[in-house]
Amino acid sequence: MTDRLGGGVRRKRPTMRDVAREAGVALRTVSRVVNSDPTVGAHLVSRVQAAISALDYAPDERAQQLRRGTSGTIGAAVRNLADAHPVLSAVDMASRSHGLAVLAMSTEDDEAREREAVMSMCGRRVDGIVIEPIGTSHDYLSAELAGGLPLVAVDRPCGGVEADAVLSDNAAGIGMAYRQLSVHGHRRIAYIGDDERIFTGRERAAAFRACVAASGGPLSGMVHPGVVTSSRVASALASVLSGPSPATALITGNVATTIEALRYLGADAGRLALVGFDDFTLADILRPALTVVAQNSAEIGRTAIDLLTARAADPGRPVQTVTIPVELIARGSGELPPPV
Amino acid sequence: MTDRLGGGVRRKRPTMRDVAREAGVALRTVSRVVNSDPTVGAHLVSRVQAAISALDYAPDERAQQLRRGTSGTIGAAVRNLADAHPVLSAVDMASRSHGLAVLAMSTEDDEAREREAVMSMCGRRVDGIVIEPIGTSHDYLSAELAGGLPLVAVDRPCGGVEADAVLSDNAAGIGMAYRQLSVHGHRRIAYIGDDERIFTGRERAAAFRACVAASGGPLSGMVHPGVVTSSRVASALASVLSGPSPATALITGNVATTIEALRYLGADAGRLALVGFDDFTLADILRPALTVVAQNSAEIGRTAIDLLTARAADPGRPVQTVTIPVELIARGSGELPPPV
DNA sequence: CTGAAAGCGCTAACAC
DNA sequence: GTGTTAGCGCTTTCAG
Repeated sequence: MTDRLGGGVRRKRPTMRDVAREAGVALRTVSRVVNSDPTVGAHLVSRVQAAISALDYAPDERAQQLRRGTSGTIGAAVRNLADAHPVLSAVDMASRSHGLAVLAMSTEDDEAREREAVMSMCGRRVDGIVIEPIGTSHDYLSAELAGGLPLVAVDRPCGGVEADAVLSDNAAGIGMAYRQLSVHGHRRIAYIGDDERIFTGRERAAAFRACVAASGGPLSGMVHPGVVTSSRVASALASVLSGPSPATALITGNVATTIEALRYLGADAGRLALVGFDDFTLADILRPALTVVAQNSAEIGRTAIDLLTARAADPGRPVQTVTIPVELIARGSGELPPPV
Repeated sequence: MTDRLGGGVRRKRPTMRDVAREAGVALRTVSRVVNSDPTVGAHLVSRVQAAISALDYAPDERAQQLRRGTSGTIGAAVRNLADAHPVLSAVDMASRSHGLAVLAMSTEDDEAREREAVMSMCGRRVDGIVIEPIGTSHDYLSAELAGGLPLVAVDRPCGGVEADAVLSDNAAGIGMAYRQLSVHGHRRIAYIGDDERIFTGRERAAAFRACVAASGGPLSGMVHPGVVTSSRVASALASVLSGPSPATALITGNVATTIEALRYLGADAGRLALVGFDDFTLADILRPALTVVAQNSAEIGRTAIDLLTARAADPGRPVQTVTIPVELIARGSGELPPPV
């Protein structure tokens, strides 16, 4: 049901022509004043400005863009607009400092929606796109990329096309989490995280396996990548905590998993050492407060805009993947000792 | 530093003309095909479509909009893009079902930024604006409103201009919270919330005072509206909990206050009955789990879009304020008994 | 320093 | 059914 707005009568907006007529000058002069061209006589400037405010004139950016050939806008296709989204916020800020507006659209974690959103951005001729990729194949963008559209992926790389990317140092993060737990005496450490079909799920699970291998700890039954649902996390956790030699510590691979794990553990949360990948607002008021590997979202967003502007300035530059360091924030849950 | 993108050479995009030439038809025919006008011969349709995909043509929406006179976009000016924003999400969804795109911009809780964002939306000739007002005066919009711009405020009303609004039932929510605590035996109930200069802060504090008055409870020293900072909430809480007859229960007026209160209480959180205004993602995994008055953000967003479309269809309709019911979600913290 | 004319990419009246 | 012609609101050569 596409019922574009505008059924009712809406007083016509004043156009530049109207202003010109009102001020008794040529169209071109109004344009100059609007764009603060210094080569206009002070006298005319004030007359035009008077006309502008008398008519409440505001230039139509679409027409400006059309004529100028640039939109002054970058698109941000993110997983959703509802959850905390520090990267989007950082992108927004960084863009503003470049004089660019941000057109944010959500992909709802859906491949088709992502494509739709991105295509709509292209239709609006955005000057660049920041994408948090969902789909595994992004070759629907290859034409745009070949045409020089600056595109940068955040959090995960795009699939099937060459594009700049800004990623967190997943391996280092898992390493920090593992080391923290080891240092506090844990030998039997488990991991529950995203499906390995997802880039970050794959990277983090692999890093975890590498840590276990390097430390000579037990691996069997300790790694549980998979879809993040309440029931899947619950059963993984149940399996990890049962048997003759249960895990004494857990690493969760993303916020959703962390939360599901906490939900499952309930009042027993204080009896299992826990380090979560990715920080979230209330992690510090949980009891025990949650130790996390925090991604530097602000830096990710800033870097994304840097890459975007760099590519816009030089479309031929080599494609680049930037890895942003993560940080361990010890708050208590990761420093719990193993039971004696 | 306004350095609009586009420094580098970017291959010119194909235009409708190019498609027409490629397909050997007139411009108008391509336009018809693009807009799926049924009056085009099947033969030509396929020829045009072949040309379109051969050239990777995508219509320029700005030009379409300019010509059509409508943008197919609504603006959403919200406090920020970082925090959870279910209203924005709902606006997004509801808009999509009307075939409208959403241009989301953050106001960063700043009056000047709000104005900037809204003006930029007007410059883009959005078909309507959903705003979470920050400033107290919105008469910079009066010209747009007079011109028929559909505008709807969410969460709080606009100041100084007549505009539709969608608000939560603050008074009822405070009433629910108060009643829940009363029912569980509390007589000395305190309130800490937003500054009364803020609309919701004012409404909720007033409702609280009315509840106390109606129930004949003690009022003096129990109401603490003010700016929500860590220190202000801490000192309010300290004052409320000290003295000969301290409060045994607390109502917090917004999420930020709730969280600061929990931070201050720390391990003692289980000893003070607490009901927070507004739900948040992790309220259920706290211990005790948090009893809240939940606003129906999804309904707020949907209603906002309904009002927007209604006004677009009939600019002369009377201005309307819709109040959305809230709901008490009992999770434990609000059902704690007073100490004996 | 200012103004007339062309045209950005597209759609909407009209002819054919 | 299809092509021609205007023009949306603006910027921008290029003359005055």
